[in-house]
Amino acid sequence: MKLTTRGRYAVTAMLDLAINGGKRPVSLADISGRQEISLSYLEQLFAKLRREDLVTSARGPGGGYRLARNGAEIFVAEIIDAVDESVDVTNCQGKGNCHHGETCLTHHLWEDLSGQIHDFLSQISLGDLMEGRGRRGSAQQSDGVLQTLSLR
Amino acid sequence: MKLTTRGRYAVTAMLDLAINGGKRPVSLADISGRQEISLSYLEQLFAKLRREDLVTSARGPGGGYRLARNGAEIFVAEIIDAVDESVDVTNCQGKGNCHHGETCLTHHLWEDLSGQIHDFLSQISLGDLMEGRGRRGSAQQSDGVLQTLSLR
DNA sequence: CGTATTCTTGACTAAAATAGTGGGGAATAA
DNA sequence: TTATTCCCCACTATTTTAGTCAAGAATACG
Repeated sequence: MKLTTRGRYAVTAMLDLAINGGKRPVSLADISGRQEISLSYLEQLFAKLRREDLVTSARGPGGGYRLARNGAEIFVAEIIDAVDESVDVTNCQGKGNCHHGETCLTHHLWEDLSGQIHDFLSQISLGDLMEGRGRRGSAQQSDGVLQTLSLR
Repeated sequence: MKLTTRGRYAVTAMLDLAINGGKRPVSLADISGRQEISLSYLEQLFAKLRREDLVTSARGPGGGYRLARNGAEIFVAEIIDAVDESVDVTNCQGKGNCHHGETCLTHHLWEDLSGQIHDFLSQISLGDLMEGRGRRGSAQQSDGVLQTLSLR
């Protein structure tokens, strides 16, 4: 798992799909317009989301994408995993400089942290995000302390 | 706060300093040798660490860097904040496309997550990392599930 | 004093990842 | 048949990260 803005895009797009997708599928052009994400970039993301069976597609006029499951059963961690497929192996492993002990120590730290993040994001579904809408009110007030943090 | 490999480097280097720095300061050349991080890159990192008063420096032969405080009082989050000074403002704020509601929703998610990560890393000191040394045994066995996660 | 060592600083380059473009094609509803 | 939409591939641009280089200042030590 990796956390980048790509993952943010994917979650935003999926949430858009959850909100705006009723009976009819939602076209990427619509999402692109609403979320201001480039269409071709969305296409790349949705190709991955489809491969992971998070969405289904329908071609032709009136076509587009639907969630493959109920929003309550699609978790943020899955979405991020789908688009950010990381083949990364930790530095330590690759270089084999663990024999000092130090490097592995920090690795343990990152592993713990990664686990926490994954757990956190595995508990939050698109459904949760939809319900939570408005919980914070509108944009203006959201520039508190948390805003100073930015995750990539 | 941002999580990149740069932060990993910084934490690793600081941990090296905590472990190998007794009475005498530790030179960057030493750290570079042990941790296989380029000397000039370390110089850049330590310039920032010094600005944030996490380390003190001594020039000349036998010089180098020391922790500015006891390792038990230096927390991982501080180190990462020092080197990854993020001026980032979230997409939403900058572009003002929050009026749909959706964008801000995901922001809330990222903010929560960022808070959790920050809390987690604010609780772990260099001292903790030192004590934890060996907790996991040597490198070979650390390729379990957690290894599949990689944080940037 | 002189010299090697080490930090200090700034500008520059290289490599990688991210974000975005463009074009050709296939399916399909109307 | 045609417009719409997904599908897929290769390419480019931008940004970030990582690393290099060079000149200089402080200082311990002989």
